[in-house]
Amino acid sequence: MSAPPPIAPRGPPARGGQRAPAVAPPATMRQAHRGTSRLAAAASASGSAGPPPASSSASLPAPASAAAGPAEPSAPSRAQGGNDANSKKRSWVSSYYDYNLAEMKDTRGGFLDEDHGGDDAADSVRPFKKQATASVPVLAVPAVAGGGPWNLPMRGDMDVAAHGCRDCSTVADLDPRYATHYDVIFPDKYALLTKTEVREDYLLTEEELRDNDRLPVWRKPNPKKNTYHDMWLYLREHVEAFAVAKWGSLEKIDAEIDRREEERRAKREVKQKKQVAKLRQATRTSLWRDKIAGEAAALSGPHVHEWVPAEDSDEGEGGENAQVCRGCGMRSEIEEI
Amino acid sequence: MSAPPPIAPRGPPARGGQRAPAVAPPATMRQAHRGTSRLAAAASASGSAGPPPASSSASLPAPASAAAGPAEPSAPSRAQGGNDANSKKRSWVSSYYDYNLAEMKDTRGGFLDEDHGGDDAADSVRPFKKQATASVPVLAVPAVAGGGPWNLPMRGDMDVAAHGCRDCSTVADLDPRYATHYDVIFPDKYALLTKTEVREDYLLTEEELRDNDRLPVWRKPNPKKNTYHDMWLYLREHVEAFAVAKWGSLEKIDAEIDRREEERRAKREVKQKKQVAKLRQATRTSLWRDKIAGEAAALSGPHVHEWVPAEDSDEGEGGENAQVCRGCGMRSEIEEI
DNA sequence: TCTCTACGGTCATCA
DNA sequence: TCTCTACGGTCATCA
Repeated sequence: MSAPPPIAPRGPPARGGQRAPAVAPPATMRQAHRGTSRLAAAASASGSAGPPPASSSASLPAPASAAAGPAEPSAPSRAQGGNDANSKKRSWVSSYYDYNLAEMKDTRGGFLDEDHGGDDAADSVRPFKKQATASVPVLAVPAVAGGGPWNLPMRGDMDVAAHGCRDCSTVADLDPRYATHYDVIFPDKYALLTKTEVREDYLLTEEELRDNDRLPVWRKPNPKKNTYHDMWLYLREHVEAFAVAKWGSLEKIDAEIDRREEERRAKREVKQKKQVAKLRQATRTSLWRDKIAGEAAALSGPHVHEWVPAEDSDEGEGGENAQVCRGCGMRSEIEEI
Repeated sequence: MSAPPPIAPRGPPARGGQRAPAVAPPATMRQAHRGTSRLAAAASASGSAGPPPASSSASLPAPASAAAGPAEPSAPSRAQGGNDANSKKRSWVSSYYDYNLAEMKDTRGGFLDEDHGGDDAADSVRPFKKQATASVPVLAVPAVAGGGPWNLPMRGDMDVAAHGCRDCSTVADLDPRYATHYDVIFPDKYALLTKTEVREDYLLTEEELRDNDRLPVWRKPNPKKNTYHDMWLYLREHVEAFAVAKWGSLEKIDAEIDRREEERRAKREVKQKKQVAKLRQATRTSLWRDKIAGEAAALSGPHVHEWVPAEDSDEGEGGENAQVCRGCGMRSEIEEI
């Protein structure tokens, strides 16, 4: 829809940015989730433009031309107390390993329709044993005559040579749980992420995710129900390179995620407080409190709830499912059986 | 894009809705702005569905089949103290009277391109003197052979007979300032509203405004600059009928506008408070305040600024452009030459 | 092991 | 006397 955004200039590192000296608390799940691929490290070292202007999706990455060294084992660089409750949602569980690069093709943003009619072998999760036992197992790409669209997802420095995998020696940054499922070596950077995950964990926009020249996509039948919209899968390495170029670093993304979460929380709180205040007000002005509550307190001591439907309860069909005590504001949710 | 929404059933008046008995404060500008056309009165009396569900643009109006009596002179029905500062923005000034129904045509949502190349007579504001002196002045519609698309904007009960105007006797609800500009009778319900006005004053959505089978539109060259996007003009009577069917009544729209404004205001306040608190905090924790400020105050009385780069300053290229005094928080912006 | 659309608010931008 | 697009957040809905 829009013209491809300009390539971000690859300037020298901005200022001698020693921040907090990494007091090394345990890495958050989120950080661990993303892994520490060498590409990300290279990209984040190659110059941060500072937090991008909020209303501009301008400076998008060319695939980082990483003259990559070996990946660091697992040095957490984030000296920030992670809120674990929040981070747990973005755990390893959400990564997809069910893919086969040989099948990957550029869908041209979906204009080339895929056939997911009969090919049900691609739909189910299966271990990579078959490929793994080959000599250049998981990442081998069959040499396609003429280099058709099948090669597109793997181009530039992401390119995987047709006769081998450049990462065969890189075994460090693996999903630790991976080996429990498959007996194959599989760097996390090749994990697949759903569109929803990429939006939430890397803060990429719909528009960016639609640009499948930059961010190749693999569309698969929706695992929830095959009549649903296709699932869109992205390669973590692509996503990470893009996101780091957009946001500066993974840490900055984390910070932004935290900021938004906090904003959400504050908004909820304000709303709730307002509601309680309103309730109190209604209670205070009603005769009920002066009379009944007074008597009840005098007679029986402990507070007696008086339940009324919560304001946000959907009173449509199926009956109310939340109630609030007029006196103390306590909330009670009733599950439907 | 979307299928036309279902027609709202025209039920009996809901409940005996005597609200506040119209203590008759001065009508707000907003209310006055919209006028009190008989169509609006008929529609608002014909049954309110309550406040519409926020996420549904479902129950849209068929043009009200008004068996209209003479319009009320100017009885304000809203017993609510209007906030004038807010309402002033939606004043008579924003109404367009520069139109000629004979020229109006259905653009089919813009797919039929209009020629606004040479026809510059239609672009400029001009009095209706010419038409006004005719026997059936402003609202006369020339009989088009075959009834081409030119008739479409005026259909159903909005239809204006080719040989006369049903409102010629209705002179009550006029823009009071109208007579100062034109010596012609012109009911306010035929005023034209820009798309932006309709969105803001009647809370219709882009999607609704795009459905030009329901809401005929007259596109004109943009008066700000003719290379800009066309201005979209709607007939107030259409808009009002639609909006009343959507929201229940004009009063409810006003209430919703007020609610949103208040929400906006509260948000601004919270944000500002937070910012001030942050600034205070930064000041309090720094040693500077205790030492230097104390000395300075003791020595020289007046405050001495200590400039530091503002946090929101874009520190990327071009150098900082904003500074803030650590002591008093005063901000200074430096223009690049 | 999901995705889409609509809504509302807020901008900057350009048309 | 203006309009558009993009963004972010939040839903319900359906696919």
